[in-house]
Amino acid sequence: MKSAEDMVALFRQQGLKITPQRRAIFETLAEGAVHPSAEEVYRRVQEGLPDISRMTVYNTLRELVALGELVEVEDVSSSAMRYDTETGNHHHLFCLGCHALVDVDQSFEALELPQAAAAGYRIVRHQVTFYGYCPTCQKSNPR
Amino acid sequence: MKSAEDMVALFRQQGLKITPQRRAIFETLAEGAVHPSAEEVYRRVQEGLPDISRMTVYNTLRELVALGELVEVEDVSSSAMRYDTETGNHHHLFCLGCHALVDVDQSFEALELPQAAAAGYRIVRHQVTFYGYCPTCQKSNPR
DNA sequence: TTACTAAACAGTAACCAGTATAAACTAATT
DNA sequence: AATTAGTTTATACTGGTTACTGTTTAGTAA
Ligand SMILES: [Mn+2]
Ligand SMILES: [Mn+2]
Ligand SMILES: [Zn+2]
Ligand SMILES: [Zn+2]
Repeated sequence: MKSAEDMVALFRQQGLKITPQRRAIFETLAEGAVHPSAEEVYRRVQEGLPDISRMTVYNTLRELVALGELVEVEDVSSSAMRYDTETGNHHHLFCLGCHALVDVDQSFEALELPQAAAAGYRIVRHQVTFYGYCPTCQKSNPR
Repeated sequence: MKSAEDMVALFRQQGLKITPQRRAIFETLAEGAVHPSAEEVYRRVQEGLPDISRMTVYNTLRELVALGELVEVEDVSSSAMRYDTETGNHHHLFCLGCHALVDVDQSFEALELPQAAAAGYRIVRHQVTFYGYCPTCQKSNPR
């Protein structure tokens, strides 16, 4: 993910204003967890800016998605959207026990979909998710 | 997906009761849409059983997931869970415009994750999702 | 058959993530 | 310093889902 300063520059260049709230959100994202939910970002930003509104967090995250600086990642069975600060193509490992979501740095060649199988879709990107159990969850619930 | 009768048998074998509501849900799933939401299942079942409770639909879908007869599939940006009646390993094509979700019958070899990349996870399954625009959405919003 | 009981059902309230709205505020420009 | 468009905040609201509770029913066994 880009640095907080890069995002400040990007927002400025887009004609968007730089507020203390946005700066705090940028900083939280730049140092923060890999796949936070909006609520997690909110809580972390709140530590330094206790009066920030949840709305501001949601709005700013949405701006960042629109600008391509964040990617939405869905999380089966936890109903909250997560935001991925890693916008490059990469894949995920999801723990069915504790819902941990970690990056996989493994690129899979030959993931092109043959014309015939693409059903006329224009494909923008693809995402591989591996579902399983993390070491901790294997221990606590062995099978 | 298995037939409604198979699911009746499965429920019975699990000591679960067979009610007209459950039977109707099984039948709806067996003939029905490929990746319905709970609400869609509810509406279709309602046609034959107007007084069924939404709760019964949710509960039965949850049972079916627990028994491995349905798989939850998340739908970026539409907040409703979808249920996949196809429990075998297969992949998806998702339209970012209209949220259509269709199956891809293409198996990708070499999607094993090397031990080193798996971070100690015991992997159960994996899922490739291709994001793009369906033919209709390409026409209405060409780019 | 009827009687029994655990399971399932329906209806409602509550919950949660996220969105809409509108008034108050402020960053950036002049 | 004044202006103003963009931003923030508080609040209300929505849609999907779950919790709760009293009522009904499937399955079983007298
Ligand atoms: Mn990631
Ligand atoms: Mn499918
Ligand atoms: Zn885990
Ligand atoms: Zn489409």
